[in-house]
Amino acid sequence: MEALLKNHGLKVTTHRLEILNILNELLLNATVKNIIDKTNMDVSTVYRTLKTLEDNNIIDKTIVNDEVVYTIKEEHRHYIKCIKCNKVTEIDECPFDVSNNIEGYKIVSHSLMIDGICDNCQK
Amino acid sequence: MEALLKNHGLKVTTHRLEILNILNELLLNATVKNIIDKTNMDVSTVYRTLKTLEDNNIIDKTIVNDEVVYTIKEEHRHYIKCIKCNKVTEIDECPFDVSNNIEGYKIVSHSLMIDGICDNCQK
DNA sequence: CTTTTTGTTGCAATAAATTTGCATTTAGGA
DNA sequence: TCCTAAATGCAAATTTATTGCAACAAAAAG
Repeated sequence: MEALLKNHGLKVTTHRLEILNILNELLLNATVKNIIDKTNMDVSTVYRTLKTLEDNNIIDKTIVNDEVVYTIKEEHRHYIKCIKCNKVTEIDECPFDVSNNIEGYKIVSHSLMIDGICDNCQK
Repeated sequence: MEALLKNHGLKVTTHRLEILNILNELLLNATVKNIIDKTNMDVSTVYRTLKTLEDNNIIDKTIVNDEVVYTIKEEHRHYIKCIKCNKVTEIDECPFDVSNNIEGYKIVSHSLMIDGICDNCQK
């Protein structure tokens, strides 16, 4: 975690490490609300820290279950969501053709959200 | 648009059609703020309408340029974002291996966000 | 190790975004 | 056309997010 911050030229502070650890723990449940509940630091610090981490491409802001969620950026993230029960699950395999190039870009990472219907809801 | 609503068992109202048309027009710029600016309907109606459309899987909530954006659900959506200048562009080709199946799910649609560095920022 | 510089944090106040209750109106079926 | 359930506007309440500034902490400089 410390390296993450240093690599991006950010000061290593207790609060930044704390936020990163909380994200790591909450995973797909890391809404602002849940983050604030987990810590004693001031709300404004939570917002400012998230913004800093986001601006420095250390964390990602995504929508999970119609809520804004913060996650630590990783090479791959793949989720599938059942459009009936709205449950989101992380999937292991990467169904993305990594060999594919996008004109005009050097690809760094990607994330994928798949909509489907789970076995349970197909009944 | 009208069919979209009917197919989902929703009443066809002027405001719902208006919101859908606005989304169609604003595309990746359809933040709540921009939607509100485009219309005369009450703010609460905007929120309620978006929620209804979202709950009925007619529209999607996603993050574009670190902002929450609403889009009409379509089979595919693929974006690439430059992590330097943060510009988001829609891409045409689908780099997703459609033949791939996910255990326990029937795939309906998917969206992909690719992070990369654009030619301009590579210099 | 101490000093200096620069950036971070808490606090309180503000501002902005979102939700709610209720009276009124509208869509769509009877 | 009438009736009923659902949608809407309005005003108020609530929740979320932002800001300025003084105190504080981290990293760099001496």
